[in-house]
This record gives sequence, C-alpha cells and structure tokens, in this order.
Amino acid sequence: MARPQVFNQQEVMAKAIECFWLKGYSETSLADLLKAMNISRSSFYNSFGDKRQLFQMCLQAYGQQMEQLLAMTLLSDKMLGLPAIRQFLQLVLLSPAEELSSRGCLLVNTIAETAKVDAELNSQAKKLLLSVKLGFIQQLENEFDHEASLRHGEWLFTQLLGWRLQTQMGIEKSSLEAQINWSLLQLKNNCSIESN
Amino acid sequence: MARPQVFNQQEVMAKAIECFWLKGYSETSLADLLKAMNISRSSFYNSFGDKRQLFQMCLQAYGQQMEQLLAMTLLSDKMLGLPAIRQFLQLVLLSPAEELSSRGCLLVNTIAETAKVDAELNSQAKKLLLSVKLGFIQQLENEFDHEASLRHGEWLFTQLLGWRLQTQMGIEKSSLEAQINWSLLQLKNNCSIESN
DNA sequence: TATGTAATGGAACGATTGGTTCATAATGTG
DNA sequence: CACATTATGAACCAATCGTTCCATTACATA
Repeated sequence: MARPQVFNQQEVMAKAIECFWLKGYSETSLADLLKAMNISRSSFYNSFGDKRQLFQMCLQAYGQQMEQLLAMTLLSDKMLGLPAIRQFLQLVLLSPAEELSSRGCLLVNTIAETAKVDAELNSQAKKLLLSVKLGFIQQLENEFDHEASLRHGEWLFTQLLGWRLQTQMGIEKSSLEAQINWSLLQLKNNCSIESN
Repeated sequence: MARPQVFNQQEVMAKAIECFWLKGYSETSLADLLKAMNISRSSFYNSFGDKRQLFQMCLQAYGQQMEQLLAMTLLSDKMLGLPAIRQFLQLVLLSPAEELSSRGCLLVNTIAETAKVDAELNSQAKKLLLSVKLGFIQQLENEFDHEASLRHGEWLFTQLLGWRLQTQMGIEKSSLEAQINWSLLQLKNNCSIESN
C-alpha cells in the first residue's frame, strides 16, 4: 500500500492558523507557512490545494473553535443571560496568554483586511463571525423581549469588535475589564428599568 | 528656469489616500497608485520618494483632516459635551456618501493591517488616532469629573472602533444611528445619576 | 532663440511572489 | 523481495512586486 502521511493534519493547520492570525492573509508568504508548518512544498500543495484553500480551511476551523467556546459558555445551562455573556467576554478578551489576546480575532482581522479586496473571503469571515452575534441575541432573550434582545445584541457585538481592536492596540487589561463591566452594567440597568 | 510641476500635489495625494483607504497599504500596488494619481512612474518617485513615504504622508494628511473635523465639532464653542460628540459621530459615521463610510477609517484600517507586521506604521497610525480619543475625553470634562471623563472617553473610543468596523461590514444606517443614540443615552443617564 | 532644469515615458532591474513539475526516497502490503 | 503509492526536495516557471535609470520632452528664463 501507500506510504502514510507523517504529519498530523490538525497540528500543522493549527500552525497555519497561527501564521494567518498574526500576519494576515496576504502578508503571510508561502515561505512563512512552510517554515511554521514544517512540511515540504509538495506536501503542502498535495494536502491543502493552495494557499487560498488552506486559508479558507483555517477560517472554518477557527470559526468552529469559536463556536465551541460559545457553546461552552453562552449555551451551557449553568449560566444564563448577562452572566453567561460576561464569562464569554472574559474568556475571549482577558485570556491570560498575553500574546494570544494581542492578536485580536482572526475573523475580525480578516474582515478588515479583505473588506474591499476579496469579497469571497470577506463574506466567509463575516458569516462565521455572525454566530457570535446570534449567540448574544439568543442569550439576551432570557432577560429582554425579542426586540430589545436584538438591539442589545447588535450593540454588544459592536463593542466586541471595538474591544478586539483595542486588545490589538495594546489596551491595558484593567481598562478593558472596566469597560466590559460598565457595558454590561448598562444593559442590566436598562433591564431593571424596563421591567419596573 | 525649470519646467514647473503640472499636477497638483494635494490633488494627487488625495487620490493616493483614496487608494490606500480602499485597499490598504500592502494590497495597493504601484500600478494602482499611478493609475489613480495619473502621473508617471518617474514623477512618482521624484515627488514622493517611494510607496512607503507616500503612505506615511497620506496617513499624516488624513490625520490632519480628521483633526480639522474634530476641531469643527468637538472644539467649537457652539456645542459642548455630549451634543458635540453626537454631532461628530454622526458626521463621521452617518455620512450620506454611501461608499465613503463603507471604507471605514484609514487609521483604523491601518492599525489592524500593520498590527504585527509593521511597528512603525502601526504606531504612527495609533498616534494620529489618539487625538480623537483625547478629543472625546476633553469634551466629556464639561459634564463629568476628570476620572469619569477618562473612563467614558476610553469607552466611547472603543465604540467608535467597533462602529467603524460595522460600517465596513455593511451595517444599516438606522441600526448604527440607534446604537449611537443608545450609547450616548447611557452616558447621559450616568451623568444625571452621578449628579443627583 | 539658446540654455538649463525638471517632468516624462519606457525599458529594465533584481527580488520575491504563489504555483508546478519531476525524479527520488521511503513506506506498507501482497 | 517486488510493487504500488505517496512524501519529499530541488529545480523551474511565469507573474508581479517596488525601484532605478536614461534618453527625451516641455518649459521658463536669459
């Protein structure tokens, strides 16, 4: 039979994600990828098609990871509503791994990079990121009526985008945490006002 | 004496800004620039040094334009505090020129693009964008104490980053306007609560 | 009109890009 | 051991990148 594949597909893709995450799609050269993934040029094209296809696979994989994180927090039944959202935000934005949070979000970065350059990649990243917004809205339905959940979910999603840029810009964790707390407080106050 | 320059320096730089604004620094090729600026390759290098120097000049010019906008609204004495900020946000985010707002902000785009790739351009863009945040804080001092102005200014700045990404993602103007109103309302409520 | 200076267009540069091809080496199975 | 299959690395490809150089053209002054 045939010679088996020696490298772990998942493992080298994680390395690829790291590259794209750090430097963006177009700034990541094939040389960068091969070095990080530690595979030969031929294996690369045999296993992943080409750079673009690999990137799309990376987007997909990254999106799935984020959905898992979302499921573990927002959709778990241990917490509901704002506390669940708070946990998700802390997990995503206040990760102790310094250099990890300073990368921002692969999807957000991709959206910014491809906005007017590559419609396909852009809509793909947008579609994947959408699940986060939907998660917010869905979670808010526990505490607000449908219309308010939608508005507040959109609002919170905007904040998330801003925070991801802020982490890239090197905002201090304490300031970031204070902002998160304040934003969630606004929603909470608004909730009690509406329910009174 | 010498042959005079036929093209308007300011004019062709505006064209260059447009290019960079649309496609980002690295994705804008020299061919793109020459076509948009409508000058020859040689004139380009004679007048602007090289692509990188031109880009830095564009950042600077764009930053100045934004400072002017800031001065006209935030720093004018016609309005103070939150109303001034509201006017600025509406001017910047809800511009009637559809394709103009969908470009996002050149500085924000640059920060995202160069984050882990080009420290010099990144810090340059950051520095220029900082004036907006300072404008917010300065304006809030009219309605809050120093500490609160600082916190709220940072918070509002984060929102602005998020909104600029949202406009790039094609958010509807009505939704954007609603978010702006709601955010400013939170600050206003917070103000009255504190002052009571 | 002659002269000096600068803008111009085009050819060519070397480097790097992503991608392909091909002979060779390595491996599991029959 | 022989075969089939696949990873591998080197060489190669065309295209594009930003940049430089040079001969030519256009202009304002003297």
